Amino acid sequence: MQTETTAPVPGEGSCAPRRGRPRSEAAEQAIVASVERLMEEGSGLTELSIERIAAAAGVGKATIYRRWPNKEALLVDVLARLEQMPVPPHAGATVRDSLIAMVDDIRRRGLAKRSRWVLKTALGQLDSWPELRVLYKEKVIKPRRELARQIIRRGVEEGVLRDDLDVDLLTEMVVGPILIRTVLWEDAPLDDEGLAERMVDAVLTGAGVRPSGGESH
Amino acid sequence: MQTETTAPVPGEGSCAPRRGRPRSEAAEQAIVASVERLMEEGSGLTELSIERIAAAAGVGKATIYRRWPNKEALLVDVLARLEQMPVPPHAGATVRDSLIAMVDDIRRRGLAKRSRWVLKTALGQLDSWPELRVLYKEKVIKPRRELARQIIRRGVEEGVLRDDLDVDLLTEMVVGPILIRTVLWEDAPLDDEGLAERMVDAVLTGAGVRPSGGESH
Amino acid sequence: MQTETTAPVPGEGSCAPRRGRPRSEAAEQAIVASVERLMEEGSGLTELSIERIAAAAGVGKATIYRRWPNKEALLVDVLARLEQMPVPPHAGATVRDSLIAMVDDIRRRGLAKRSRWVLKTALGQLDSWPELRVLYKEKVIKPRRELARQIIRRGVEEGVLRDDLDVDLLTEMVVGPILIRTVLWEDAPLDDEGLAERMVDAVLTGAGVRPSGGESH
Amino acid sequence: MQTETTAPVPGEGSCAPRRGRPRSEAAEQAIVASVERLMEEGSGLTELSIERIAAAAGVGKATIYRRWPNKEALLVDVLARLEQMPVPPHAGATVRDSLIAMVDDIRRRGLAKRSRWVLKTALGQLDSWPELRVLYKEKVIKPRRELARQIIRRGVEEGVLRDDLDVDLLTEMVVGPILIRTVLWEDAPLDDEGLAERMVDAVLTGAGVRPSGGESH
DNA sequence: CGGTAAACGAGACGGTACGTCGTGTCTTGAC
DNA sequence: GTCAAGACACGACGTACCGTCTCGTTTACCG
Repeated sequence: MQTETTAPVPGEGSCAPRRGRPRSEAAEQAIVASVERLMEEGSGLTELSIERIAAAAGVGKATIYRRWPNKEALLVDVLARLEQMPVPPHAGATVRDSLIAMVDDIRRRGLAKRSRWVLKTALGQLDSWPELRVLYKEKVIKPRRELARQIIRRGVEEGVLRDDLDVDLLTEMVVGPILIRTVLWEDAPLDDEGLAERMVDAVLTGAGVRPSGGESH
Repeated sequence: MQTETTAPVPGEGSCAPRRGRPRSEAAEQAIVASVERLMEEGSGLTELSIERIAAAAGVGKATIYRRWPNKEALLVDVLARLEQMPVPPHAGATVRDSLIAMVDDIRRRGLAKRSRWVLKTALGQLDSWPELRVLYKEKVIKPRRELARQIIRRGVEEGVLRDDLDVDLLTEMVVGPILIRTVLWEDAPLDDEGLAERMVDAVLTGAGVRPSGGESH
Repeated sequence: MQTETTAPVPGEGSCAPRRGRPRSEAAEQAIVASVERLMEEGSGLTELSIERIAAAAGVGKATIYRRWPNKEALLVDVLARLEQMPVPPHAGATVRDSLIAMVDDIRRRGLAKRSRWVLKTALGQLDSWPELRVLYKEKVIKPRRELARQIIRRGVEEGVLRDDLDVDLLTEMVVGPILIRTVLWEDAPLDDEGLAERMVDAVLTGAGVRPSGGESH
Repeated sequence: MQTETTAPVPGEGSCAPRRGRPRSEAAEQAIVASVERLMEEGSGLTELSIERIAAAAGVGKATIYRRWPNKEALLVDVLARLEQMPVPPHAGATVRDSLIAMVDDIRRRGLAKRSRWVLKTALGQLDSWPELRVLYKEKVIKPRRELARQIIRRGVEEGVLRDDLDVDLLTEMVVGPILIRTVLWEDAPLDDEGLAERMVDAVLTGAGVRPSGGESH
């Protein structure tokens, strides 16, 4: 921890002139990097101890506790910044393209070990860990859902998506399959480039056979 | 822990005459009951400590470790017996009814706190906890998937479901939406009796509007 | 810590049947021995950390905290058992012999590093550390003082010691010089076998010249 | 810490023109005053932390470390200036008066909490804290002892004190009792104005009864 | 019916991590 | 160049839990 430059409080706007020695941005990055590395190495929640993180980052425990009130908050912060939404609101020209882009973004995230760790570990703690629940909802679920909502609403307006279902149900139909494959069915491959497209098409068309020809069933 | 009767090792066939005092079945039930109760009270994996479980069950720690090698094994066992498949293979006459029955079974389980705990907590530990992964796959995922596979195969044979998609994708389309609502979108209600039916119909029909003029079904 | 035998709570009479695994006497001895060894090696109060003691004794920290509520209590206990009064109440036939025995006991203790550590460190904490003060007074000062009081009272009764001074002042006159040499004047030798005798005689006779011959000064 | 005037380094002659902002004398005084106040409030060595001192003095920690290399040096410095010898070498006309003055000086110091803190805390650290030992010996013990030595030597020359005992033993006989009362026997009162006189007389006369018939003095 | 073997509750054992606090050093902007 | 403020690496504090190990007691079976 030699070169140290100014860094404000993690997720806080500059509130005051910040007297005293500023917090080391290098320390912060080292901490986050250590957490991510340990996640990638397959550590569970227990193995991800503050002492291990501090040792791996070459940082004192107090430097971590100065920024985050406890282990949970640190992990929440790390996963929040991993799960930010860098997807442009409408990545595609058509609604179908937008949906494919969204699904494919989830798929690509699922390929990264860190992100899968986040998704799965966070999920398991949502009940017993209210802060994580709030933050996860605010930072991960909400923007994602908002994006889905926008796309779907556009799709409904354009007459591409059904208007007799509420938006939540539509969202679940689009997002559910890929998330299930990410989280639950680990054998199922995620490295299939065309997966998102096939999935979206299947969801748009439906699982039932089309009444092609004229009559259904 | 007054009345104690004979009880064999949890998942083990009677191998020997079992000399000495037999294991207390009451102790075993008390342990499992305590775990379930603590789950319902919203304890996370950390709060579910062996010491807490033993104290709540009025049982010595050794009595737990005599039955299960570690905390994980105990939880896995409790999970497994919560998630057994009591669903009749084909609960409905038609394929649609069978799908609705399956989805509704998941929905009803999601209403129970214990089951949601299992689903979510287990999910979060699948990576870092290999025993749980194996057992969960074997005891929960596999039978459920097998059931879905049977129904879907029948649906494909009967011409009710598309045959141009692989079974996994079809399964995800059916199961994904309800699971997502169970695990992730806690605000979304699960106590809607008609939810499973609407979901299955929506998935069968698809999210997109039917291109051809006219009504379906 | 292989061989473990029963040991009751340190300074407590057997109050109850003591359920559960009894405390390891070996652990207790190892802890006390480690403290004494660290004292002899010249550690100060800061160097005498619980973590160091536990490591040196091959013992977990909890094993220490199970017996003593904090570091101070442990040290108090160790010093108390170092400073116990093994001196027979009247080690000598005459009052002078008893006094010499008492003073020589203090001298011999002062030769031991541990005891000097105790005396000096304890002294320095008597003000700010009420528990130590109470215990030290009760276990060290009081019996010692009581012994001195007995001897002196006998001396006064036998007409060997002055009766126009209160007992405390007389005690101080006898005990003060040797304690000062022990605690404060480290250059002054304590390994002089005849020191106690000379001291007692000097104190009995007084620092002033005797009015030998008949007239004084 | 408002008014700040020039102050040289504590125990250092002005060596250079001292460029830059001069050190605040007020800060120095505030530090020393805080230490003394904390001593009086009964803080032990542990409670006397640099952070507490700095906070109490309204001063940054660096301001302390700029003047003293560590906590020990600071305390030694404060101790030394508390224990300076303001006693005139021969406060009395006769040897007895000088001894009484010396003893009474110790008694009066013992009444002050700070001084007793010094005496007792310093005592406890002499072994494990070499700097304190050297300084304490040099600044406190040595001058005091030198004074005692002078008085006693005069007493021996004048035939008032015994000449068959070495000076150290005589010093211990005079100084021991009052120090013991100061340090060890806290119940014993120190606010007795005539205590020093009675003590000196007792020590001069001796604890034993005079064998010859008649009165002394 | 008495012996024996194992399970029982309780709880101590050596470890590891927690979150807090103090040390002595370093680094800001202000004076 | 000093000031107040406070972050830094380090390490001890006292607590909680892990999985193992005794204790003394209880409860079956077997000879």
